[in-house]
Amino acid sequence: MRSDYCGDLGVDDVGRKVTLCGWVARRREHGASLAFVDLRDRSGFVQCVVDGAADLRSEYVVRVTGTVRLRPEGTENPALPTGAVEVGQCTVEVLSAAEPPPFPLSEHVDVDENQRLRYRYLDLRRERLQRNLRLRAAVNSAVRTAMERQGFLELETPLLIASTPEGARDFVVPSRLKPGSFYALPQSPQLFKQLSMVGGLDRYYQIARCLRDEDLRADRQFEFSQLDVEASFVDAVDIRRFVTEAVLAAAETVTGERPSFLPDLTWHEAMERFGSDKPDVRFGMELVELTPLFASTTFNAFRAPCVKAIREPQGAVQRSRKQLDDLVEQAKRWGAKGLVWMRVESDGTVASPVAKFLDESELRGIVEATGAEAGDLVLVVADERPLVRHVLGLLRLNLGRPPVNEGGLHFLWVVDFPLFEGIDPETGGPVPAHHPFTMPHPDDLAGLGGPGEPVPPADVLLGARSQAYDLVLNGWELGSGSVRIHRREVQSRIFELLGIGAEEAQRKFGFLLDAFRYGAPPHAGFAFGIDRLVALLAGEENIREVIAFPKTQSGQDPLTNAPGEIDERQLRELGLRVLPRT
RNA sequence: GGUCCCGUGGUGCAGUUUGGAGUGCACGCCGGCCUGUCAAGCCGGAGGCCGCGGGUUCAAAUCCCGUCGGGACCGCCA
Repeated sequence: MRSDYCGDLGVDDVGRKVTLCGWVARRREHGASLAFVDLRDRSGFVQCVVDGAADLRSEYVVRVTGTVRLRPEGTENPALPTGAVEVGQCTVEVLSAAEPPPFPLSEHVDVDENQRLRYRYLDLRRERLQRNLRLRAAVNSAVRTAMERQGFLELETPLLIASTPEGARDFVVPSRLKPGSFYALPQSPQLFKQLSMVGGLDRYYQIARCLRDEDLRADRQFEFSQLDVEASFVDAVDIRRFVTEAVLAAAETVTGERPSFLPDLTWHEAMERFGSDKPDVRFGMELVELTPLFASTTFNAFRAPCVKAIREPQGAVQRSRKQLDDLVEQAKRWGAKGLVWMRVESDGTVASPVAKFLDESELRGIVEATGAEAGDLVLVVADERPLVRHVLGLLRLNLGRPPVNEGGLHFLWVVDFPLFEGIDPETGGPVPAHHPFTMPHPDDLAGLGGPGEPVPPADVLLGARSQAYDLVLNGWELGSGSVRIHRREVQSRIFELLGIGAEEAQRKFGFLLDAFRYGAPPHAGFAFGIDRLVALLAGEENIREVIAFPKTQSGQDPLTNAPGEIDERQLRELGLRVLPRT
């Protein structure tokens, strides 16, 4: 039906008779005897010259047969890859007429996203999605090749699985053959990939679809794809090397060069310097420690377990009093008791609503510690340490974060995550920071004690590190992984500390624990989000731009109108009844 | 669960602060002209429940309340 793709034609094809198929992207008619038609297919555009009248409208699907020729001198279009040539003496066959599209398909117009999703099949014709989806396919291919080169075996794992209570909210699927019972869709293939290690597959990978019923964001959809990896007889360093190789291979196919990784950051250092476990290191404005400076201050608001500040260069010049007040309100919404702003004046003095409560050495100390100069804005938060980091970390991003496509690619590993992220106020037991199969850091293992021993004090528990690690790119968490526990006494102790009794452990994870009785190799793994990686490589702020058919923030699909009701018969078959809306 | 922004011919916007006739811009669409254009050009034309509902007012796109839809974020996402 077709001899060539439009965008592939060039001066080498001059003189060839070609047959092209595609959509009428633009047409420029010059009376009844000459018309230019830009024909579009997946590869791009080429100009077709039609002598004589032709009733060709936007987005008509046509087949064009003609001869490739050089454009007359002076009429070349350098903006078009095929702009040196054109297809002349065209005969045009209309394969399919088209109504005018509901929005322009040219790149020059930003279209409301709801419209784009309602007519996604038209949006897909546009250059942006064509480019992004091609890029995505290239990334998938590069990742697969990299993993296979490193000896990994692709394995498919089930979509209909048993629900496990921890973690994100499950999507569930009712069982017809066993009414009243439900499958869950996988939040990740976690348990299966560990089972595959017990099964001796040694090195497993999969580009796996994962589903989590949690609120959507710019970087989160219900369903997403991740490169899922697990390997036996390896340590954390090995795993990070495997994954590093995969993301560098992906970046290289897109940018043509392999970006360098930044040095590893410990979780603690990331939190202290950036107020985030996924630091965006493309800009400064790091958190500055002020706690010692106010150890014996008379200013009550700064008599806190932690006082930290960030400095925005020239922030005081750019921001009005109202904007500063808005920052204070925002900080409060994020949970801070307050936010103190300070302006460094041209004479070096500090202007602030609280300046009168601070003495000379304290003010000078803030300026010195932050390195503030005239025109700079300093924002101080005093509170419990986790809250201070959190609020200043968010403020830092809000004030200083560059657009996603600026500043290059800054990959880094965050290591030494805490084993527990807090103490549950109700049970008094620790809350796991990762899943309960995460191996503690070897240096902290002894401090946790063994099965049956007393529970260590809270500071020992909260100080314990795990062998968990995150991959971060430009402030986005690409993924995380860990060394898994393969020793039964360690696993028993962790369950014990988490308040999971033997019976409960057996009920929730029995099949994995059983498997571990029969010879579990030491193993470790990782998973990173393909959607996020592709978005960042494509320079997109939003993963919907790299997904062919995404959902809106409220989880709807305006194209298919999912989710929808199902009919009574289906419900009955499944043994379900829908409760009236409250 | 919460905070904030947006909703005006098919598309993208201005108008909303300070209420006064659906007033405007660009693109698209329809018709005409046009033999080297390329986001073609020129002339003419059609096209509006200002998301929806209620309220205030002599009068509402504009003010108030509610609701629906979209987006950003906090919580949530082991």
